[in-house]
Amino acid sequence: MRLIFIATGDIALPSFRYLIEHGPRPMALVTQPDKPVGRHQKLTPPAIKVAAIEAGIPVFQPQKIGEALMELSALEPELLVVMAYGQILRKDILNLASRAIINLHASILPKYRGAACIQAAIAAGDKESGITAMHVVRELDAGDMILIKTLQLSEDETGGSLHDRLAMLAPEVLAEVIDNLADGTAQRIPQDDKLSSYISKLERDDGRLDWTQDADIIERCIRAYDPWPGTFTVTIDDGREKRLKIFPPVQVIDRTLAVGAFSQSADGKLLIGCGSQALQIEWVQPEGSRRMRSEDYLRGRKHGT
RNA sequence: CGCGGGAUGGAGCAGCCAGGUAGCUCGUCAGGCUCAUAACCUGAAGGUCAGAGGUUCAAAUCCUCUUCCCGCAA
Repeated sequence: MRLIFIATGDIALPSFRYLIEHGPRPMALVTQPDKPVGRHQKLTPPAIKVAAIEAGIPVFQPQKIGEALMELSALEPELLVVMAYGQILRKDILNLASRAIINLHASILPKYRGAACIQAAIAAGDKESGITAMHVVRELDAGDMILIKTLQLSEDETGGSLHDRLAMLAPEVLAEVIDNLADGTAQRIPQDDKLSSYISKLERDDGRLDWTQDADIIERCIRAYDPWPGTFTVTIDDGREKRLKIFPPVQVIDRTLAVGAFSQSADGKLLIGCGSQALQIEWVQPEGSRRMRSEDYLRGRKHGT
């Protein structure tokens, strides 16, 4: 099968590697251009690009995917596989492959269409998530579904752990879908738009915690947003606003405190009041400092306050 | 050179602006109290104040440079 892989995010890495090892070997990788990353704005390639180069697979990094249309077309692909690419595909790309263009999506569609689907499942308190393979249509993540594989979420699931587990699940889905497409047994299940929901991309500031919410909702949010975009609250030090990052795990405590108020547990840990109940926090990271235990954070803080 | 915060005994911090032999809350160790304790009391050890240079009678504190850590941004 003549296949082109279109992906940027790390979640696609195991699937890409699977194809390299077991075939059909991708003829090319289309990925986003290298971008400035980190504190020093160092230009960094996506990890999947590095994997492609190591495997000797040609890489295309168009600013907009339409710019690579001619080259991709010349490869005469039968199948395009898209996963976490990060760009909307133009309609002429949708028609590029002779057999199909499919997308692997990290949710049980039609729930959680869009970018932050992994975080959404945890934040909502869902018991399961999964990988959906579907045909790509113009409307985002709305195409007919081919196959879904699911997995159960654990009590301490984080965005990072679920991301990794779904990444490992994806090759199974991909392999089966490719087989089914090849022998004509692929299903085509329309999505019920009435059940669909759309989750937009997360920004760093989306990680600012709203303490008026109930403790269990905030707890899920802290897990869902770890490690990206992370969660934080704002404190006032020396009259300046400073971020205080908060990491999982956090524990819901049956205790009433003023919303957003800091307190201390019997063993010295940080407690913060929520809309209902409170959260006990183990790990924090003040702006400008490194990650530390909440007891340690409070110890030093007695000076200023 | 994108913007900004930071480096002080094992941990987290104060002291720096207005230079004058290092402090707080813990931890560690020893002893005491106690049926007992993560509790309480007493005492002790532990710091070239990131490094280098400069100013000064005197530098954690002022000036310059270097290294490392971190937040924003991407």
